[in-house]
Parts: sequence; structure tokens; C-alpha cells
Amino acid sequence: MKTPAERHRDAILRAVRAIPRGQVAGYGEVARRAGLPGRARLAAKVLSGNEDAKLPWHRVLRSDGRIAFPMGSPEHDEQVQRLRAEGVIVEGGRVRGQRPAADLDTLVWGPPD
DNA sequence: AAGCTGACCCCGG
DNA sequence: ACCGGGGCCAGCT
Repeated sequence: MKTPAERHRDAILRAVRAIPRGQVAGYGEVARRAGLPGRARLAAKVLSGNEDAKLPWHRVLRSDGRIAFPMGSPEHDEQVQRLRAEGVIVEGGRVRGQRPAADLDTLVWGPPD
């Protein structure tokens, strides 16, 4: 039988695979969608140990829209390449044109001009 | 058993 | 933009 940790891992992987091509999501967002609110760190952990070449790990970003890997690292460049290949605009290690998630102010006051 | 270590996140100053 | 502090927790020393 599966341990809780294994089930959590599977849930996270499902959530990542569910991100449509050309779109992005934050680690925390992925965790929430997997039914694990507050477990952003676990989402990152799962991705770090992932072996599946089919997994669209490059669609997962930090909540501020920036790529998690440091600028100049091989992983960072790889992620930028993959994102651009799907039409996602990346500038200065940051994804443009998409909000990873709406913040409270935006929900209450509406989007800024 | 007790610390450390992360592809993190949110709030405040 | 930068820094600190608290949360989160599986896997390794």
C-alpha cells in the first residue's frame, strides 16, 4: 500500500501534468491544485527528484513569476528555452503576459489600468 | 533523536 | 529592490 508521501508526490505530478502548453503556474499553486495547500516546498522537492522526461516541469515558476533557478545556470537556460518554444515570453528570468495567480487587491479592486 | 537542507511562500519594514 | 522571520516537511547526516 502507498504511503502518504507517495500519494502526495503523485498528486503533485498530476497537477503539473495538468498545466496546459503555453501556460505557467506557481509551486504553491500546483500544491493547492493537488489538494495540498501550503506545501509549495513539497512541490519543489518532487520536481527536483523527478525522472519523467515527459513532465512539463518548465511550466512551474515561483509565485512572483520568476524562474526558480539562478540566472546563468544550465537549468535556468533550459527552462527559458522550453518556455519560449511554447510561445511564452520570458525576460530577465521572468515570465511576462501571465499572472501566476491573482492577488487580493486585484480581486477586490479589479486589475490596474 | 536532532539538525540541516532545499526548483517555496507570505508578510512586514 | 533587499532583508528578516515564520510556515511548510521529506530525506539525509
